[in-house]
Amino acid sequence: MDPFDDPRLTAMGLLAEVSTGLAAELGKTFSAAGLSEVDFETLIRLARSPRHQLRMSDLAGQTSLSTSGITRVVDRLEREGLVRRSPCSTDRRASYAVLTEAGVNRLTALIPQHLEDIDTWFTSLLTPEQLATFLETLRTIRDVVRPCATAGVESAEHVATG
Amino acid sequence: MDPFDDPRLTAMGLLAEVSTGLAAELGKTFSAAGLSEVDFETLIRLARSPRHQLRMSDLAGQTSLSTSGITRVVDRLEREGLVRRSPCSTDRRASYAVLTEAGVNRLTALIPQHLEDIDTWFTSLLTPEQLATFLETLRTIRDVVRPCATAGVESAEHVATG
DNA sequence: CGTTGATGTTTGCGCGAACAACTTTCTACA
DNA sequence: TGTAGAAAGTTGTTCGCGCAAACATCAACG
Repeated sequence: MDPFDDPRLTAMGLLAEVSTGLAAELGKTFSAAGLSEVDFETLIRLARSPRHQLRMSDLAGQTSLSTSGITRVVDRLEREGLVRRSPCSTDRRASYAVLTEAGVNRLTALIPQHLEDIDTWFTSLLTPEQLATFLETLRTIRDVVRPCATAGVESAEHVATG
Repeated sequence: MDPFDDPRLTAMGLLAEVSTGLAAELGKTFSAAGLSEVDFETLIRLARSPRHQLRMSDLAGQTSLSTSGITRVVDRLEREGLVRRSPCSTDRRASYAVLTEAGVNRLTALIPQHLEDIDTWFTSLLTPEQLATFLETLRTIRDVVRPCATAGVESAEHVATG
């Protein structure tokens, strides 16, 4: 009679609520450090990449932002001195975004509080077994909805495949 | 040495990737039906509420949108005839957003594909036990990060508490 | 009954992101 | 080698959203 209370809708709504609610809590620490969520996402992706650098389009692939969005984010971060652009030696169309010393420092200052936030609002709520199971499930879904989430990671080591 | 590969960062990143990746897939069906994700979220919240209606501010509370955002979403949906505003008889400041017949129809037409999408990208990837465990974990987190997610649900039945 | 503060909703403004068009450079193929 | 098409990145435009202010109404208190 009422098709609007299907358990699949509830499940999906729950996932969305958790994700946005968690992001809202964690975002407080970002803005206290003068960063938006997108800024942090960009910086941390760079920090976790080899040589602290990533091509603009790979950055776009990893962060669900469009390439024009990445252009502007990197513009902002470059203006603040947290990132710099570096030309790619083998492809003159491409640029790398590279984390600067200041960018590393900003992240380093931010991360302890961020990790504490993750504990408070997420990991400490679960037993280690619960957490492990949860992450395993997330990986299962991730591998299907995000087959290319590692763009630029392995290809950075096989330059010819770019 | 490198504090940027903490497992908590990975865990949080995984959750964010799954949520945004899933939203991106499901969003294709929404836009095929001429709706944005926010539109759908708004309509489905109304559909799942008693009498298919909700006060503007309760709608804002349920959807991580600001009240001004809700004003504009309802403006758009009202222009399309999917929702109408209805004054509250007991408080002349308040308005209800009410799903119209056309709104119900639009949702009803959309939902079969949406449910299939959720199956394809989410629930069918897991065993029933995995899914149940996953949802249980999500609820645990939700109860902490979103203590007021049910705004307007129970209060709609005790009008005096509004 | 009038005043003060709180609450619900809407509007002015500015920012941030997507889309599409454009420039430059690369790759493939003849 | 020269040309066609693809790919990387940037820019113009538009639109959605949050913030703060404004407006209307309510509740409490004298």
